[in-house]
Amino acid sequence: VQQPVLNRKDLRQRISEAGLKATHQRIVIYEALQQLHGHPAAEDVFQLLKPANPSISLGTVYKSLDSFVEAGLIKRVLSAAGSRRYDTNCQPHSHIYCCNTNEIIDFTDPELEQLMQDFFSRKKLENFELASVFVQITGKKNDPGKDIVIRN
Amino acid sequence: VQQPVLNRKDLRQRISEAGLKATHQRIVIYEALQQLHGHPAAEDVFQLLKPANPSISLGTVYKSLDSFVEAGLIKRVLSAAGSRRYDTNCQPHSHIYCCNTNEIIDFTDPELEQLMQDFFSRKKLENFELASVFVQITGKKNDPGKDIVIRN
DNA sequence: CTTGCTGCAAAAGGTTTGCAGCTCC
DNA sequence: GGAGCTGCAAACCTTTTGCAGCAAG
Repeated sequence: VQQPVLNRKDLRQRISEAGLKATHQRIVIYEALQQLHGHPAAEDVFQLLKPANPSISLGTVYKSLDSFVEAGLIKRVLSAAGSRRYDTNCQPHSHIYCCNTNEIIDFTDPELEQLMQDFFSRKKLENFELASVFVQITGKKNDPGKDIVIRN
Repeated sequence: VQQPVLNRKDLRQRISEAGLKATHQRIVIYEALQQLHGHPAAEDVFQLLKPANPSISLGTVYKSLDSFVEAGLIKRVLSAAGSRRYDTNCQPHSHIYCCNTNEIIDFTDPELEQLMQDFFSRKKLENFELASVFVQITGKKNDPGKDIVIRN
């Protein structure tokens, strides 16, 4: 986790500034996104919130996450299995997908981002409006309990 | 399309050599994959085959495609929307997703593949067994009827 | 007060499963 | 003849939808 964890007051403000109503549900949904690692699915968020918010509904979680994505507060990413997962990190970065744990791990490497940017500013795709370029790394952790360590 | 289009006799052999029974259904399913462009979904294959093969079932298409993937004959890829699509091109290459047409277009660029290979042979990920690295390009065709042209 | 959001429940994809019968080898 | 595959239908899982009522601004 490299970005600041926001408290409820800041979350309320952030959601408001994005043009959305800062409802209690949305605040706790965003809070859950910050707490869950490995890029949670809507269901993961729902399961985390249900004990403390018994009346929250899965549909609301889906709708709120959609609203956040549309407002640019979070990003939607796909797991290698095709399910939708959510990412509070809006900085350019790549993802490592672990087939063992089904986790999606952030891989932030300025050198790689630079490499991609250089390549695609040189290579012109005609008849195509480029929206995004990212690198997807797939494999599996040897020890699922431990983190991945990057060495240059 | 950069790889040879196989006729039924060759397909039969290819499927057999992969350790699978060369049934009529599998042969026509593979044939359909070769004919369809933009990386078809199981449903696309089914729709193409149904007129000439009225008794074929969608379940068989799913199972055959899975068998092909497991045997290494084809690859499974995800559309930007998360649905499963199939690719007969097993050479290393990247994909361009068009959000307008939902097509997946092959982007084969030796320079890019080399760049990726160099980068990841240098960058070591400890506690992680790397399976694949690929670049995902997203955007939209300006004229959906025309192809994308790549200029260096 | 009014717009936008929530909860519910039903529906909609897309994919998988179980199994009896059929085909390929 | 036997293992493996097919067709069918039901089940499954994830996501979307419609709508009446509620809460935020």
